[in-house]
Amino acid sequence: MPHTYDYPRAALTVDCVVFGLDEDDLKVLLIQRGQEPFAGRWALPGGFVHVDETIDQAARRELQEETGLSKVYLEQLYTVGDLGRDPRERVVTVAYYALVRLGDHRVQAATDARNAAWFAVDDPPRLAFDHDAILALALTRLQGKVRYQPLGFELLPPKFSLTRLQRMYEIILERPLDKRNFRKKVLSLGILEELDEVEQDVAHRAARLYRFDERSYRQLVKDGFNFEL
Amino acid sequence: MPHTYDYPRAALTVDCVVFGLDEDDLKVLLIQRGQEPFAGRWALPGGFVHVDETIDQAARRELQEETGLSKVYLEQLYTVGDLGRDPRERVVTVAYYALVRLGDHRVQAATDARNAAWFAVDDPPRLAFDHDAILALALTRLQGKVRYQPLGFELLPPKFSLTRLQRMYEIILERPLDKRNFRKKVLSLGILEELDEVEQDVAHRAARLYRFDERSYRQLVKDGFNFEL
DNA sequence: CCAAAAGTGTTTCACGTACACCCATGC
DNA sequence: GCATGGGTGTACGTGAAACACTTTTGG
Repeated sequence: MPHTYDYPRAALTVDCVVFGLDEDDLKVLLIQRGQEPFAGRWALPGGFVHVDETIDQAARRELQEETGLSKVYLEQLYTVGDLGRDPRERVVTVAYYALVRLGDHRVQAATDARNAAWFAVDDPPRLAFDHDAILALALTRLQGKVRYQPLGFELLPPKFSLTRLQRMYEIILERPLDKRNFRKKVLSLGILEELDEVEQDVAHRAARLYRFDERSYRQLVKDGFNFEL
Repeated sequence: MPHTYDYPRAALTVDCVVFGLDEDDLKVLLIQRGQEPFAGRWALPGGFVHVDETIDQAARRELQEETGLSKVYLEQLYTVGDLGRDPRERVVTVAYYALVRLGDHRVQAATDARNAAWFAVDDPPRLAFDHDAILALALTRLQGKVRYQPLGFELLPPKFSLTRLQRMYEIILERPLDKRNFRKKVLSLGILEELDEVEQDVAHRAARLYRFDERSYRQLVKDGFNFEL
């Protein structure tokens, strides 16, 4: 059933940069396109915004449909609408980025049998459309934001060791951090709850596990603080 | 001439939060709506994105058409697309914020004879649509960004005294700053060029004038720095 | 000469940074 | 007993914060 307007309208889409954390890499989730344009190329998961859903809802729906992911941390990134970014017609896309715990979710093949796979962010394949630029933008944003908001916990399992937490920051920020200073700083913030548990099945001394304490964090935000690493 | 699509499409608009700086207030530029919905209400300048222009271009064009402003600092803020934010139909808007030197530009009545006027940001009138929320978001963003990027210079005339610069930060951040510490900090950054000029026509000792040195600033950015106040 | 704002240094304290060794555990 | 990572404290330097008086100019 056709829909008619007085002036031509751009198509509106969402695209999601989904970050996941590996033992030693930051990864991004890509899907392989089945159709033209860019058939066979890898691309960010995404799709059209329906007229009866918000943009956030569209992003979550597409993520669910194309990758099986739900209940992830999701944040709007930027809206790009350069002419010619889609060879077919004028398409404006609202880009999002998402953070997921790699272990939690088994990535499913997409609904229409397209491939989905994780790639290291520093060595991605050539992407469709202007998705390289969007990925780069998302990475910059993550690196910036992780320094003053505790986003990173979304990438870790609920219980984690301080070493794992430190590794996460080192991977995202792409620079080594001092172990003692890191612990001093992160513990002094008082947003970690020390658990009576340690790592299991490790071939060395087991590390104590911690949990992110959202309640203390909210308190901290109210009072004003500095999360810099 | 009508345009037809298989699925209904949202209308795409831009809205601009234009900030200007007064002697003692941060102001925002609003236009009074001539038509329904919200006829007579004040609103952010903005309008439809044409299918053959980028979103940035649309924002600049609307600013020019509705307020006569051109060549201003302009940055994308956020994209909002809640259902029902426009009572007529589904409208997604890409919000921008702009910084202008109040003295430079005489605000013109808009093309279609609507009113345009400056309002203090802390005491704006009731706005049309969800423009209050967009204004609040823009203000938060400005307050955040001004602390690590020298955005503020866009609000001042090319030549300014240190006191004026300090007043600007105090107005935006809504807190007093220490005069000596402020001068020490801002001069130590080395991004101000000291001029051989002083204020004119003041009823007291004339202050020395400075100019923002973009070249040094770019250098500083490369090396990594901290602009915090 | 008075009013008004310009301009200027020092001390204190908190925090970031650099740095090395012993401990617990599994194999 | 050895390999592997876990866990801990101190000294130093930089930068933020607090703080008050003299100078210049116009009226």
